[in-house]
Amino acid sequence: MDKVDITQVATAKEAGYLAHIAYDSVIFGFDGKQLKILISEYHNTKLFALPGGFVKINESLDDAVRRGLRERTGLDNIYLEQFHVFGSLERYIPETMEMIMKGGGHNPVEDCWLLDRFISVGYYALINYESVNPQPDELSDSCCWYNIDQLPTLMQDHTMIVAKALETLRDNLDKKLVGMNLLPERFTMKELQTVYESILGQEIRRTTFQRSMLAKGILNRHEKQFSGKSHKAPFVYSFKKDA
Amino acid sequence: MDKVDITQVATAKEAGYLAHIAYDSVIFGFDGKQLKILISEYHNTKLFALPGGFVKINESLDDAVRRGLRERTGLDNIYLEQFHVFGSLERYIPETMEMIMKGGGHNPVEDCWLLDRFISVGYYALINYESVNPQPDELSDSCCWYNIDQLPTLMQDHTMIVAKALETLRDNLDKKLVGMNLLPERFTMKELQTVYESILGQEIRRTTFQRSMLAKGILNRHEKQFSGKSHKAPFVYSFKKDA
DNA sequence: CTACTATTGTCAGTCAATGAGACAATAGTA
DNA sequence: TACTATTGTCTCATTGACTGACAATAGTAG
Repeated sequence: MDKVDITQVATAKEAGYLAHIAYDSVIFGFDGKQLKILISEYHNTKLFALPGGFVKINESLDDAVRRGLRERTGLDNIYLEQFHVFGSLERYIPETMEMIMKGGGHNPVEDCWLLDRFISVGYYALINYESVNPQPDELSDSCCWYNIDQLPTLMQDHTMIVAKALETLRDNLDKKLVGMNLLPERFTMKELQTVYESILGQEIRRTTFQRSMLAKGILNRHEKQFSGKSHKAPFVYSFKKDA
Repeated sequence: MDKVDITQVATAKEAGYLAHIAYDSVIFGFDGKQLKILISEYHNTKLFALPGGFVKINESLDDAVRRGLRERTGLDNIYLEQFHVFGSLERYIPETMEMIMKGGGHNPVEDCWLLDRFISVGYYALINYESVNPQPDELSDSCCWYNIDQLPTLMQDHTMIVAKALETLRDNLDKKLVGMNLLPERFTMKELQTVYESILGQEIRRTTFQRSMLAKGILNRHEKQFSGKSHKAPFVYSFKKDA
């Protein structure tokens, strides 16, 4: 893709990017049981990080994030939302950045723009877990799903970024149709409830949840599905198209 | 303050700022009747804009915004909140920036960093209208209060920025104690209600509002105040310190 | 075929919050 | 002293959420 090695030029302009601006993405998925996010591990560093990237000179911020998500997940049309900008001085740790580049076999030029201070825009994405086979980027060994409550220790302020993303997701839970983006086309009420519970981090009363979701009028009910379990089969639902 | 004329250097670094990053602040005030925001008018251009600025190389993003607010209002400890980042390509209009600089009597050097593309972080602030005498910056003729529903035509995407700020303020209205920051130390229930009404843009039932505010248990009630009007005098309230 | 278990869909009773109107209290005015 | 505008509070109705109960049912064990 990139013809220049971005570690071998001094200025962002030469690399084709805007200086000082990055994004970090918290990519949420749901495997039917638990809420997960995608975490990258850099080569030879034991550093875990959120998938992130930079903004090209002729690209909008949103497009830059969508490009990164496409590279990481193969998906287009992802549900994406900005939630916070991280601009403190504490997050400026050029040593870490240098370690990552060297771990990846790159020896950055003197005064390399990647060692400058960055202000990072946090985005969160909601994707359908089943439809993705995560791909690491050039500097990473892996890009894998981790349960939201069993994350490895993340570099820099990335733990705080995840916390803020989750907080925003919670606040938006009843405003936006979060379930639509995290679940497959068809799902049971129990699955929908589990999505809500894992985002909120607390149990929800079954009857109340069922009643309130149905009252919203945003669900289509379909034929029952026989799960093979020895009890009453649940209805299957999908979100209405115009919701 | 600044020893260099920031229009006379090519790079942001020489000027002491981070390239490509700016902020715009939507500063809300309440005069007892209506919600207002501060708008600057640039010299000789008829351009109206939100007060904004840049981030110094050794300054956090939040501190940069606080510095700008202090210069504009004289206040410290302002209630401040980030609400969105504006990073589209459409907002990159170097001609406008050049017009502003020339209107202010500055002829920018070739390839001046101020003519580059900027990504802007939107902040909103809530301040006590009475305690402020707004000060224009070097490039501006004026910095004045405008009623939220009678704004002049703003440059670039600033109208959208205001709309987004107001939307966020509405969403946060019951989560955060908005009234505390927009009202003087002591106020009547009617004034508090008017704050809520002007933010929401709709009328609120008086009795319901009064009951629900009192039920929150965040208000101290003080002696009545004689307004000079020919009707029952209202109680005066203040917010509890620990709220 | 029958009894049993786990889960689902629904409903009735209760409780809390809000919507809506009524009414007494009162500071100044005529 | 009568009147007006506004305020503080109350009651009743409505809405919605919380809670427990109960019938329905797909498979399992006997």
